[in-house]
Amino acid sequence: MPPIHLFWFRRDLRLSDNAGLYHALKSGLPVQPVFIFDHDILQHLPRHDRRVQFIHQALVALQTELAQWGATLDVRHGTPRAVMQDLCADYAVQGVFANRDYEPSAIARDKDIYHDLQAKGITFRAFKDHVIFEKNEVIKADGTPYTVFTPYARKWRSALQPFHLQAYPTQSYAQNFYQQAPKAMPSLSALGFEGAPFDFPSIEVAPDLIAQYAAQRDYPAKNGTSKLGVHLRFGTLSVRQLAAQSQHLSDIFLNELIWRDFYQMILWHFPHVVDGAFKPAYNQIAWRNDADDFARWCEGQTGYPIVDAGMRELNATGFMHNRVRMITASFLTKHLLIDWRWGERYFAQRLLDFDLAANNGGWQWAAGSGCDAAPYFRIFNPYLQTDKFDGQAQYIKQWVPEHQSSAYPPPMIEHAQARVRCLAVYGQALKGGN
DNA sequence: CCTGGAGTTGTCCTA
DNA sequence: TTAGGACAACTCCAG
Repeated sequence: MPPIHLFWFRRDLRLSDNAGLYHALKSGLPVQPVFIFDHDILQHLPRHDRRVQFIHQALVALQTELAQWGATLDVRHGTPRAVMQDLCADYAVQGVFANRDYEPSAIARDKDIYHDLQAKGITFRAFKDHVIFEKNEVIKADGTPYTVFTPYARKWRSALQPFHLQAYPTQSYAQNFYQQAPKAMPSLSALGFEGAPFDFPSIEVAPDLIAQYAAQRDYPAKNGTSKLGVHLRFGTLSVRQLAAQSQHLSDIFLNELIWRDFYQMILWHFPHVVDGAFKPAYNQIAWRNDADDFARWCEGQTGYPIVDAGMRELNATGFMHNRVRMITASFLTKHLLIDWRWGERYFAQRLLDFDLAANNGGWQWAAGSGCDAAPYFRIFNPYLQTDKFDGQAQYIKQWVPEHQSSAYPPPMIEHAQARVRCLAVYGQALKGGN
């Protein structure tokens, strides 16, 4: 068994322009790529989870690509620490390469792995790949992290150099993969999942869409957004490549990628946002947390067509248009006075493109509790939002065709009344300042 | 240290 | 009909 390096795929499921993989292939030793289906995560997911299906599909594609180089992906199922021990027994592992993951649970996992490997004299090296700027790369002059987006984005743009977006020429070193016969990959059902054929969002995005993004993105009936979230989430698409592609086409589109870096950076510096408000005063809000109200919101039966359309789109497709994400989130937190964490959890279960940092940031923005969030008195009026962004009710008709019939429920709470109630409850919690 | 301008995506009321 | 200010101040950030 020759000495090798492992490359551990996580949320970077591509061969091209992959930072950690590039460094592994240049390391001088043959590189064996591996993937671990994390038992601790999988066991909490429903049998039909489309994200597992997406990952599985991406791995099959990787397997096919690797076969062209006489290599194979070694896919395992178990807890990462145990699997890593197995891998070290099965191969003469000298080092492990990966790309960094900034979620607290992933940081803890990697720390354990690092120590396990170190005890065996094996190195563990992780690289920046998931974002353009990480950790402390974009900070204020005094060395502290930004908590307001606009000045962060200004600094981000001024710091950006061409090399930040340059692709890692991974494929030029593909001959350095460890050569071995193809290994069988566990099927979806062997992993405890099932998946009907499903059209995942395309990885191809038309330059025209990006150029038109600012003008089109707010109208949920239009195909004005890229739907690339899932590809960025699992790394089937390189964020560097997308940023390079879009930077001269649309400032607004690039801004969305900067938001992505921003929330990753916030999560890294302020991990308390996972469980609580970024602004502590917002932990004092007396949420009503009515379980029946919550169920109606989840099912898309609130009697507000735009809200129900969004929830039904989410339930049916694993996607919800961004404008509608804001409307449904505002409705849950402010009209129904349900804890943003409930909504965050529901989105986390349903969204194909779910990403902890972005989902948490978005929900805290909507609830008003986050950094640089919507002021609490800014309460979306679902009817006005409909007039502005779905004036012909095209989106509503698609998802709530019965919205004008007697089969459709009346609004579960009147807007003006909910608004007054929200202002009172928030005002009570925030009285006396932050 | 002080100062002034600004802050993702809104809504409502009044004149 | 429509434009403009109130909503609540507070904190962030750069010069």
